[in-house]
Amino acid sequence: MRNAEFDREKVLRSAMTAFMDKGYGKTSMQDLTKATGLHPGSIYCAFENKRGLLLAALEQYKIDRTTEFQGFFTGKKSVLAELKDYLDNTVQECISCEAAKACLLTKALNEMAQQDEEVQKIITENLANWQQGLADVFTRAQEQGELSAERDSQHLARFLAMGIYGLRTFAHTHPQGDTLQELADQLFKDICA
Amino acid sequence: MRNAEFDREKVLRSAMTAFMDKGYGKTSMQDLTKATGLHPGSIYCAFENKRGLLLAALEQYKIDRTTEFQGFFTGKKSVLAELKDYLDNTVQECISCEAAKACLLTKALNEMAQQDEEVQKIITENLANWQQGLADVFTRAQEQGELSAERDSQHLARFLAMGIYGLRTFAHTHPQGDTLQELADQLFKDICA
DNA sequence: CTGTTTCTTGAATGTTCATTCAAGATATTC
DNA sequence: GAATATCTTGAATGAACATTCAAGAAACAG
Repeated sequence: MRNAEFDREKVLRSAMTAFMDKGYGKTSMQDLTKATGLHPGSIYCAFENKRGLLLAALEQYKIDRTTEFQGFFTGKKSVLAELKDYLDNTVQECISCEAAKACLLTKALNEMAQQDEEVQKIITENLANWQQGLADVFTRAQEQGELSAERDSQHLARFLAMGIYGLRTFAHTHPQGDTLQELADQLFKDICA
Repeated sequence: MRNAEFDREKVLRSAMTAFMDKGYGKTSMQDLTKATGLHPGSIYCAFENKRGLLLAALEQYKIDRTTEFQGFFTGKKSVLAELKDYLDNTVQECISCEAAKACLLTKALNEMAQQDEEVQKIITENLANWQQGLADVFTRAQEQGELSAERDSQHLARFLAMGIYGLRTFAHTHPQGDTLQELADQLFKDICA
């Protein structure tokens, strides 16, 4: 027996970055071997093929982002204040991430959704998950009396998700941080007021 | 002497559709010859190369979309009613367009912005143009007394643009028309109320 | 009708790419 | 420490691709 030498999570995170930088199609195997440090044979052995590596990277991305998301909602502040922090963090991500600006999910969704049903399904599930996370946040805010119980938390979550998608696209053409922050503030205000 | 046989606008519109279907990278020259009816040599003669065809298609797209946009604002209804029609039309586009769902601009922006500065610049200019068009609509609405003069039309335009970007991305995961329409209605309400 | 110019055609070219595989390296087992 | 099983290596393979170009077709001028 002999164990694989590479750190699977590290490899997947390098692959994510590579895919976010260039998109799936334009990321060559050579790029991936350079990014991951793995030789082609190892990649094919571990992940079947390039597409398999993408699927594995999406899986890891889901885990990482879910953990990150939950880290924002610890109960140390009011629910809505935590949500505001999360939104501000998203803005900072858009500003700083020279590479991605879109998350892997939306990037891959835009690129491949119409051509790869399985990828489309995985991404849609992940995004639905995230959206449900947002809905839960609104429900909790209502339970804490921070938000009128009249509002529909699912509806609010959809609207916020749409806003964040838009924010990411907007960031591509407007790298200025203050404009993005202004939009995020407006979005938050419209939703929570 | 002898004139070129093909209809340039038709060719460019076919190219647009092809690029929107598969994205720039995955649209092969073979796809383009099939879509446009032109042989490789003709394409290279007329547009220099594949990228040149994209640039020409973007140019035509700009013309077509500007015309279409202006068609919504004729003064036959109140400015805000016309804007609502425009937004509803965008929703319908998202629902029906099996192919695109994103416009060519946002599709190409997501795919190539980080790799091709010239394309990035052209797209950014086009989108800025469109956004200014939206701002002008809000200004006109204010002149007509349909909208409080207190509001900043540029700010409103940015927010609406963000919303529409988000709507298009959202449509990828939620093909159901009613959800999209609901979101668009909410967006319109938040902006104009 | 002839010569000339311009456009069209599509096979050929060279490159890039994902993928394979056989040889070599390394850990584990007994 | 020998045998075995598994992993690593990276050159080789074949397919797909953008691009070129020389030959053919069609329009126009005289």
